[in-house]
Amino acid sequence: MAALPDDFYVRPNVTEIAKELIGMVLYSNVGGCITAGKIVEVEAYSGTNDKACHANENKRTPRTEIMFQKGGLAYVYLCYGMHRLFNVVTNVEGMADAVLIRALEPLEGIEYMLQRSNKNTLKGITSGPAKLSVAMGIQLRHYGARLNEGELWIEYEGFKPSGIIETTRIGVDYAGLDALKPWRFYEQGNSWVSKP
DNA sequence: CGAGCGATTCGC
DNA sequence: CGAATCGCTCGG
Repeated sequence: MAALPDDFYVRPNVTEIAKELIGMVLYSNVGGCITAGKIVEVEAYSGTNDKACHANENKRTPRTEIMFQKGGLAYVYLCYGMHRLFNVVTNVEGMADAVLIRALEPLEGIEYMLQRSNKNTLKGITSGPAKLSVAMGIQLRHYGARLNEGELWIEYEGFKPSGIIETTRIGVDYAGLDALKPWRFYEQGNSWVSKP
């Protein structure tokens, strides 16, 4: 198996990419520990026509700058002063789109996930964007990291989602009408989804 | 240069 | 339901 090529990320339709990411496998190799999980829940964000996006109206700031780069990079940022959220940058250079990874189904490196999360059981350990970052060892230093060479990457391993549910995104009420966009996607019936 | 505010989580 | 907690963003 190999990491997804840039071509996968460098496409204009962010919701299409988001849906295709369901069932793919996110890998991390941090501190010599390999962990992996199947992506079961994502949300799409767009720099154009989406007030929920940090780069809405193509707003360039030091933080959003990475989203304007060519797809295939990691966008990791600090939320509520304590949580790291992991996104995948998509689209061509100049178009600030990204997909937030919201939940995984643990596959590999379970013992490292438990250790990093300081837990005894897997229950809910990767069900939520901040929690999966802890379990996978994703740090702020991964901001801008390439997703096909380095500590983070995504592979296709043949998993076929039973079905994909489309619904509204979580925690973006401030975005007004854009909060109504059905840009949250998750695998139907998967118990690792954060909020079914 | 300082006030306000989260793409969340956990515990009360 | 409210606190935790701090970098980013914007206004002055």
